[in-house]
This record gives sequence, structure tokens and C-alpha cells, in this order.
Amino acid sequence: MENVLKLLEGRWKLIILFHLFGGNVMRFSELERAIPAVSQKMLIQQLRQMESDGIVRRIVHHQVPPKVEYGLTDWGQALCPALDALLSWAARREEMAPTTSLPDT
Amino acid sequence: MENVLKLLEGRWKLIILFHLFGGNVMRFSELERAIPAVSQKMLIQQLRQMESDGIVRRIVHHQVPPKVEYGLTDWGQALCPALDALLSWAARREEMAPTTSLPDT
DNA sequence: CAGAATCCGTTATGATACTG
DNA sequence: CAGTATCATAACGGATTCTG
Repeated sequence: MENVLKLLEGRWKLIILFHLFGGNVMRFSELERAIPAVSQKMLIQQLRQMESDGIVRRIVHHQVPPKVEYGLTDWGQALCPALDALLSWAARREEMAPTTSLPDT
Repeated sequence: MENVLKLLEGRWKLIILFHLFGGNVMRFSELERAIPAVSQKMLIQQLRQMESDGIVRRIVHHQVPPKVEYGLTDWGQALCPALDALLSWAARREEMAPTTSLPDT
């Protein structure tokens, strides 16, 4: 498990995933434009890592100029519910009264 | 959202959380023994961060020798479903056939 | 277009020794 | 017991330049 969570580490991976959820397939340059803050190096690095981890699928069209698209694997898509759960956890922050109890025996 | 996810960053945070789920309350030394690979510095650092983020609750018993316990806040407990979803995602890895399609136009 | 290669500063993590 | 302080290193992220 701890090992699986490492697959999601990296500042940009979740951001990339959000763009790819729902079966979206995007070109490298589209992702660059969609995530302006990421550098080329980081974008390709995290895409490649997720590719070799079986989360992202790389689709090469042999033509010139080059065209490479990225999408999610089935397993990658399966991450969606988990991320949704995290989102609703994030949302719950508002509802909860601040809990900072110290018994201080 | 991205901001909320940062609260969970850190090599040991989720590992700590797993030990605290279900309402478990553990002493500092118990956590050290439960997670042998973590250094004292990292353990206290990540506990303190999660404490100030409202995920972990620090319970000080004023006695000698010192006794300090750690548990989850309500909001921290609320993370459980999300972590469960991640666990089942991790589990799904087995079931899924490796998807490495390349159209290769 | 879609990268690869290189240099470099920042952050995260660790080992070790000390303390109320 | 439950930390703190210090030093060292490794991992991460970014800017820039070059290429098939």
C-alpha cells in the first residue's frame, strides 16, 4: 500500500490526472497549456512515471510533426472514486468545528 | 484542493494515520515502535504538522515521566473512507489486465 | 511537436548527540 | 519519555539549451 501511494507522489501527478479523468486524451502540448505552471521537464517526467506505473497510457502517432497523446489506463480511471473521496474530505473541513482539545490531566 | 492534499504529503503521514484510524490513541514511543523505519525527528515533525493542520490531536498528560498521546480529530477520522478507496484501488491492480496499447498509426 | 540533456537552488529526510 | 538541536545528504523541482 505504502508503495502504491508513492505512485501518486509528485507535485503534478494529481493535477495531470484531473485533466485526464473521464477518458480525456490530450496531446503533450495541450497538457502544457492546460497546466501553465508546470515545466516541460516535470510534465514529461511525471507522465513517464505514471506510464511505467500503469496509470497513464502513451499513444504515439508516427507522423511528422510528431503527435503523442496521453490518456488513462483502466486502472488509472479507477482512481477517480478515491480522488472524489479526498475531495469530499477536503470539503468537510468547513463543516467541522475546530477540534483542539487537550485534556491536560 | 491541491492545498488540502499538501496536508497529506510527507513520507510518514499516511503510515501514521493508518495506525491511528478507528479511534486508536497511541503514545509517542508506541508509534516509534509501530513504525521502526521512521526517525524520531521525522515522526515528531509529521505529527506536529498534522496537529497544526487539525488532523491529529495531541494529548498531554502532565506527569513524570512525561506521557503524550496522539489520536485523530473528527476531521482526521473523516479521512478513512478516502483512504479505503485508495486501498481498494491498490487492490484492483491485480485484477486488471496490463493495458499498454499503442495504436502506432 | 515532443522531447533529451545539463546545471543548480530548494526542500525533504536522516543520523547523531543532547535535555527537561 | 518525549522531545530538541545540528549537520549532512538525497530527492525534487525549475530554467535553459539542444535535437530528431
